[in-house]
Amino acid sequence: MNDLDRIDYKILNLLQTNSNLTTKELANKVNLSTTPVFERVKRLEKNGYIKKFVAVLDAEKLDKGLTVFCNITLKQHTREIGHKFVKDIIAIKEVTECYNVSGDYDFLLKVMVKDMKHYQDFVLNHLGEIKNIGSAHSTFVMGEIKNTYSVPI
Amino acid sequence: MNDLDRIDYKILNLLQTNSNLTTKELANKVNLSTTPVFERVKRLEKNGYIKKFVAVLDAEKLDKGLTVFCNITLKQHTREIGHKFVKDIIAIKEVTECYNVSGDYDFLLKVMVKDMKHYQDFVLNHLGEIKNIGSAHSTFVMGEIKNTYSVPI
DNA sequence: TGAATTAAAAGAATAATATTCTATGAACGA
DNA sequence: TCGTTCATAGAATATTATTCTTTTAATTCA
Repeated sequence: MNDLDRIDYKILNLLQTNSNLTTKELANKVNLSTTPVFERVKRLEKNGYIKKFVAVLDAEKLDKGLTVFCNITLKQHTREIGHKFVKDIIAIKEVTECYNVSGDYDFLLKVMVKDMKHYQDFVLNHLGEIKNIGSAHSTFVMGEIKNTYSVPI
Repeated sequence: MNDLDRIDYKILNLLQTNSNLTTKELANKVNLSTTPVFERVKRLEKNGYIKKFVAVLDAEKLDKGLTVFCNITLKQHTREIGHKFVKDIIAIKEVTECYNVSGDYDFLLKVMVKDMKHYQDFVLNHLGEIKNIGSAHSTFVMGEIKNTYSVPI
């Protein structure tokens, strides 16, 4: 399954920091010629180690400067209600991440909005519309200390 | 500040989903020729709307399949202790995100590790080494419902 | 309203890079 | 030792990025 060597890991680490590196630049950094590097990257994509390439945007500049972690419990835990909740959540643009979690709550949502007024709107008009939510507890991000956008390898 | 038109937003949305699109492909999707699209992307980078381009890796395949949200309080809240904590946290590879948050805890960490054994190791050998941690409360991710890797625009 | 000015876009030309192809050399097993 | 396999290097080609020039559209101001 995981048949990667040290060079593959180095390539992955470089690309998850900056995917604008050319094959030639990558090749220099791992001390190979362009061909093997090109083939390694293609193989890493094909085998699913690289899921996709994306642009990372500046949330602040795009008026989504407020991040809130929203902990949610469901009233009941039947399969139907769970599925319905998941379906509804996926449809809400402001929810950028959603996890089924252990502990006091059932789901943890990461929500990105412009400001507190918009978060209020999110809670009232989006969460409020979803049935079977038992409770919602919001944790507001005051400062971002670290955000790697990467997998620690 | 934010002087983007509808086409800029469309380009940003396309690129934060797939930055492998060529200028020509982007141009087709927004009904322009390659030149203005090329210039728009460069402008979006230059003005900071696009922070960087990265590869998104598959955590599971890279043996980092366990994600844990770790809530932390500090024993004291002096500036020195806070700075020291931040410095220590940034140095820990497994902590992929860290936020200063409101509520019962001071910091929220997203931690990515292989499995529970490695998380135990993280708590004992990494968190355990950091001074002035008052309490740590772990929330384990059992399932990923949604993960957009993008800003909702 | 209409000419002048500016900004944005199109199209063509060039430069750089990605991608493919062929050949070389090392590692391994018979 | 010989033949086989594999990864790499180097060269050739195809695509794409990037720049330059021209055209169009929009805006401003008389």
